[in-house]
Order: sequence, then structure tokens, then C-alpha cells
Amino acid sequence: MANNTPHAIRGTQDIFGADAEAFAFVVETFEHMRKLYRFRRAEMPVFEKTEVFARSIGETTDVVSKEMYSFEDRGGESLTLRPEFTAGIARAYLTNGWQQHAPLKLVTHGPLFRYERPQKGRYRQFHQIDAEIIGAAEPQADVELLAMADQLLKELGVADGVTLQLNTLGDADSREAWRSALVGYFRDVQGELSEDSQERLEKNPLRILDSKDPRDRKFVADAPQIDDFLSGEAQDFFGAVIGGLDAAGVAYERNKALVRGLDYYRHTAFEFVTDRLGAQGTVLGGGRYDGLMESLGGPATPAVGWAAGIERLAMLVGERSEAELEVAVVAENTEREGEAARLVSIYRNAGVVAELFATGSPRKRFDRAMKVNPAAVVSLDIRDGEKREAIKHIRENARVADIFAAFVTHE
RNA sequence: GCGAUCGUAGCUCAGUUGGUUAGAGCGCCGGUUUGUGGUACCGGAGGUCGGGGGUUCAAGACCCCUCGAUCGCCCCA
Repeated sequence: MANNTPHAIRGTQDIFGADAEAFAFVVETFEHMRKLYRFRRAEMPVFEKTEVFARSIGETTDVVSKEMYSFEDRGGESLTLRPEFTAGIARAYLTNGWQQHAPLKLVTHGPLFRYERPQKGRYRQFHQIDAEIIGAAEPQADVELLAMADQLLKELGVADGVTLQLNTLGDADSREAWRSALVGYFRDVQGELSEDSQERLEKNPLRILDSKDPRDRKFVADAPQIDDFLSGEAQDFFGAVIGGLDAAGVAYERNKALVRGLDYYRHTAFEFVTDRLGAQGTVLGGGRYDGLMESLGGPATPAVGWAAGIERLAMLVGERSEAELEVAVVAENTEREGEAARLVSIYRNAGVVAELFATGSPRKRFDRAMKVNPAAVVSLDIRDGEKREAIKHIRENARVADIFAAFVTHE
């Protein structure tokens, strides 16, 4: 290992081979799904003014200061590499007059950046697919989004062992009432909670509900539940989502401890969770964020969306092989390299996956062709001063044989 | 920010309670086989064992520091 070669940044990765194929499969399947559901593509900048994300995430949390990749540009303006898609999409929606398209069904995908300690399924530069419906207040929007997510996981072949966990956070009033009831409840047993949760009580009490510490867990079971604080409208909304999921045949599990830390989340919250990815079990997550547009200075705009980590999905997808080589064309004699190149080109123009073996020792070219497991090997050689052509079929392929036959007769 | 585990050829890994010239497979390079077969056989190159310090007659192995990776905690927009 040359020790003066620059190394990759911690938490970044070079994706190659079977992993890269799995990654591409996830993106291709997602593209297929979004066309099926008629979501439109959008591409957003990878960086924005820091305030776009700071306002979306809440300037008080230390997420902003500690976990974002922020820097000053030459004009002294603070910019940040996007840590999520939603804030940038919301900004684009407001600044480009996309209100005229409401309700707008949008997807995007690409890299995101968070300054975190890498671990299984968590990287500093990672990639997500993302789907949003903006300007739709109806529960049908939540259902459509969930149905698309559910079908995507099935098409990817990863639905086994993945369950959809569903919850409601209610409207703004329900949410606030629940929150203060939780604070009151946990304050009474504060001394018996874990150190982490004692701190959560001040900063983010909802998070105590999904604490892993056994000292917290025994109190969580009897904690106040959102259902007791839901307004009539909030109950109706959640009921409509559940009814829609049943109608669409989407299976789910109620998880009353599933929460979102930020205030602008309302009503539906959901996560598709697996136990096959270690501590990072959430494969796809999202919810309704009716309050976000206003915190970015826009008009009240209902919206719902989800995002999923491409790397995590790719891990579940497992090994994906590269496209099969249909024909390997071998120039076993230097003088036949030109013809071999021409034949490869004929194959490729006809849509046949072909590769040329015409470098290195002529004696070893046939062997090297065999090693890449082609469906057929075509050999062009000169034996005793005479041209010879041969085709060896490992797996039958009529097009390969026909093109070879035509090529030989025209020599 | 905290903790645990791990760093040996390009890659995947062996390497005994510390013992003399550090190994294998794959890959790479060279050679042999004039063959409708040959993904074979033979050979070669490639490593100051992550880096630095220490213990010892002797360290890839033991101790300390450091860097990196992995997994977990925190956090999770």
C-alpha cells in the first residue's frame, strides 16, 4: 500500500461489481415504479443555503451544528451539502412556482451527506430514493405513497421480513397534548430513567418511547398513548389511511411508539423495518409534514413523502450479477484482430452483448474468453496458412449462431 | 462524542504456548500443449506483517501510543 496515496474520506464508499449492480437495480426498479404511479422527476442542487436545512430541521437541535456538512463559499455565505431531500424540494416548490402543479407528485434520487460515525448501512455520503406528494391534504395521498413503497419493496424482492409500521401523530393540537402528557408521565419517574432519557425529557421527550434501554422500556409500556389525545378530525384522517391501505392490500402493523422529533410532522408516520440490517433496521421511512412549508416562509401547504436508503435496499437485494456475455470473439492470431473487431461490432449493432479478446498472448486468449462464462465463443484463427473460424456454444443462442454463419459466408 | 473487535501480497485468508529463509488460493506476467478445444499444466514477480515506540537472546504474534476499518451506543432530518 503506497502510503502517500490519498485515501477516501471516512464514511464514503466506492461501489463496484455486484454491489454496484444491486445499487443500479434499486434505482431502475424505483424509476419503473414512479412511472407506474405517474410521479414526475425532479433534480435539485446538492447544496443549498444552510438556512434551508436549518429551518427545516430546527435551528435549536444540535443536529444542525454537529451533523451537517456546512461551509462558507467565497462570498462568505454559509452553504450546506443536503442532508435530506425534503427541504430542498420544498424550497424548489416555493421558489419556482410549482404551486401551479399542485397536487404535485415528485420523485428524485441521489447523494446526501450527514456528518455521522459510519456503521452498517450508515455512511457520511449515502444515497436515497425519494417520493413526495405536495399540496395534497387528503389521506388518499398517504395511501398512494405507501402503496408505491410497498410495491417497490415487492418488486425488489426484499418484502420478506420487512414490515410496515404505521402511526399517527395527530394534528398540531393532538400532538401537543400528547407531548405534554408524556412529559408529565416521565417526569414522575425521572430518577429511574436512563441518563440518556433524562436528557431526552428536556430535549426530545417523544424519543424516550423508542429507547433501547431496559430501564426506560418498563415505563414505556404504560406511557400515555396518542390515541387518547386525537381530535375527531385526526381520528378520521388516520381511519381513512388505514381503510385505504386495507383496500389497496397493503399490510401494516400499528406501532404507537413510532414518532418524529420535529414539530412540522402531522398525522401519518411510517417506517418499513427489517431485522436483517443490524441496528439500522429502517429501510424506508416517511410521513406527513403539513407544517414544513410555513417554516420555510411559504403558504400553508399539506405534503407527505418518504425516502429510502439505496445502500440499505441494495444490501437486502443481495448479489446481482452483471449482464451475461452472449458472445466472446477471440482473435487467436494477430492477423485476424481486425476481422474480430469487425465481428464484435456487428454483434453489438445487432443488440447482442459481445466482447473482444484480442490483447495479450494469442495462445491465452481462448482461455481468458472461457473464464468469463460467455454463452458462446467465436474463434478466428490462421492454421497452416489458412483462415479458420469456429464457434463453440455453451448455451444455445440462435442470433449469435446466425450472425456468425453470415459473417463466415461473406469472408 | 463514547465503547468493542480487527489491520499479514492487488483481493480473500493461513501463520501452533514468541523461534531462525512469512505461506496458500484467486488475480497478474511468462512458458508448455497445433488443439472444434485448453475456463488445463508448469514457472515467475509481488509483503520493512498499517505506522511509531517498548519488553525479549529472539516479535507477524506480547505491552503502550497512533492511524485506519468494522460493528454497536448517542443521534437519526
